[in-house]
Amino acid sequence: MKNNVTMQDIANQLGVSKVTVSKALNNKEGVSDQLKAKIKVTAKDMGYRYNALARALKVSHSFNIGVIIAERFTGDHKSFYTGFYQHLSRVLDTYEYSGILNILSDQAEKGLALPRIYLERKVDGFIILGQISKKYIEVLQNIDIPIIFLDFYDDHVGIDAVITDNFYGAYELTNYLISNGHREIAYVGNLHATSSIQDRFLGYYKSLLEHQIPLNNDYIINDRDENGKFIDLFLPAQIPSAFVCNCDQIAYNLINKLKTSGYKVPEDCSVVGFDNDIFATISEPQITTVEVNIKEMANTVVRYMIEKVTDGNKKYGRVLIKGKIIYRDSVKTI
Amino acid sequence: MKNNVTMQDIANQLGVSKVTVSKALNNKEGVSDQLKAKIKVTAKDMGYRYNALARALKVSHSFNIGVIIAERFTGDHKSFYTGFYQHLSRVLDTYEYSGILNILSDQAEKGLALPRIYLERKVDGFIILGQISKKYIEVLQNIDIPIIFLDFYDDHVGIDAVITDNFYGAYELTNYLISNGHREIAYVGNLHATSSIQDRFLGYYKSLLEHQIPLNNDYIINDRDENGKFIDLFLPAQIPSAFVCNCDQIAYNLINKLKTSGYKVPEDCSVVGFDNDIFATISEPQITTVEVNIKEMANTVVRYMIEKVTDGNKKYGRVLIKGKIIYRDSVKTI
DNA sequence: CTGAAAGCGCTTACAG
DNA sequence: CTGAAAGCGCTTACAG
Repeated sequence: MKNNVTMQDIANQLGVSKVTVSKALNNKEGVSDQLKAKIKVTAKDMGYRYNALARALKVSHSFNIGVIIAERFTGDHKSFYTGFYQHLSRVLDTYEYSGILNILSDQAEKGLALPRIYLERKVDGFIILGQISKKYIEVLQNIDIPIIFLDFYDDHVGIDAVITDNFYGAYELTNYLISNGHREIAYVGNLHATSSIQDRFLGYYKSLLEHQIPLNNDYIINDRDENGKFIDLFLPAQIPSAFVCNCDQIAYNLINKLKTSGYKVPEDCSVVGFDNDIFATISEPQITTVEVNIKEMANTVVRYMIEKVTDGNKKYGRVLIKGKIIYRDSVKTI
Repeated sequence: MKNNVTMQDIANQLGVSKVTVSKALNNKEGVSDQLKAKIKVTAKDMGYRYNALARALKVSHSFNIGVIIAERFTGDHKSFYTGFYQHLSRVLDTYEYSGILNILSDQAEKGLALPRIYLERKVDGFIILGQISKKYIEVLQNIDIPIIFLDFYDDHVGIDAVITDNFYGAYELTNYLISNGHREIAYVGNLHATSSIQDRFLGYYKSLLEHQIPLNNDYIINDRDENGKFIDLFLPAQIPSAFVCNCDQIAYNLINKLKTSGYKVPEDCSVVGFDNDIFATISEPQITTVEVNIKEMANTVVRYMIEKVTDGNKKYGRVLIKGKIIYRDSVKTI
């Protein structure tokens, strides 16, 4: 059942002009309430569907936002970002925008190829979800639609970014351990792998500083190689009473390692994670961790993006969204 | 740096008509190779970006496909479908289409509200990823763009569907157990919960029939209530030598249950799952399972959708995509 | 409060 | 091989 009712058809039906129909359907002023109501009823009766494409062409706005995720974050078992995307999609919808997901292939990232949806003017802006290469960022700086980084940031550019407050989250979590009597506290993570891991480390370190606990180099435990591949965890000769892990998956791995090495968690040592992902709940014991506030991040980044689409000069800088500690069973008071 | 170069601008620059520019840029015939090349170079030099919106309006095709996922499948730890979506997005891109994700809220599903992207003609078709209510399906049957079901099907309607061959996968897996000497084999799953669980059960049953093994009602173990919520598994008085589970998560739960009940896996009983999701690999031992061929399903459904957009009369019916057994450590030969 | 005119940037016949 | 004309379905000034 093909249906190509246009505003003109409604106008003909009612003996008015399509301008009036347009105004009525868009709730603009300049049409009497009575006529407006009549037009809306007729539109419904005739099975009219608004043509967003025509408006888009006229106002040169697609009402679509592209979301770029690097391919390497999208493996079947690494769905954090694809899960994140669903929130973006939903929030965009409340603004009457649509999201278009663009998986950036390794090849396109290396070859600095711009997304087709940009080259075809299908989107009004880009949200970059997760770290991409510096070179690619430089290319993106020169496009003529707004971009915002989500869940990462980059030093040498003035691009707006919405990120988790990794620093504060790890700081709070470490404070919590200390308030539970811990003073021998290790940090697990490769300090040079990502800005998240680094910032979480610094939050941990700030807490130590505030409590006059010296930083012990033996208590900084590497968890991955340069490519981000997890390595076997190396336990220090003297086991600390608590471990701050840079993410739940590593906390999960660490707990298993501790168990097979004869330690009980949390009786012998406490462990905390970060992210509140599935690894925090499948672990035995379940892990005390920081929940990233994905919803708030999605709300914020979309709101900013729409503002920037409307006014290209808006600037937000680095915006931090606080997480929330989820207390579970992996910490013991001593 | 605003940039609004149009075909007309290129035409003016070169002293030709925009029709010729359009033909050249779209690689249509009717332009000499020489002129075509010159036009392409000029377009690039001038920083021209094609305006897909203008074409869309002209040809009344948005070159977007909507993907509908019911909200209940999109919790933060239930990301199978959002992970699936990324494949759809990628395949659509190879056809120069874009995907627009539509999370169908419980409210919209109950209220039978059509997606905004449909009412605004922003999409040329819908892929429905995962079961939605019968009522909503009935509403969708009356819209004037093609729809295809993905990963589920529905009896009373003639809508095309691309689904995993659940029946055959469970059949093969059960055959594998029997070839390893098992004859006391249980099935774990609520037979009335979803068509997937039911079809997997029937595949299991067919294997038993072929091998003249009687179906034992004590060996059909319920795993969830009417709302799909997992319940505590009830082990039969006499423990079978093998369990066919309707999904990896249940296999994972079962293995833990067996362990705490004093049974060793696979020494005392073998366990197989379905899906090859994260639960198959975090389990100890890792679980032999069937991997759903997401890529092939994505390729197929997108190919069909594009065909249907072009020719509304195309029909495909129920198309089964075979999975693949992943052999791991949860089965013992006896 | 209502509407005639122009135009967004393409593509599609059709004519030469 | 090249191009003039018409039109996709809206919205935006502007005039009455």
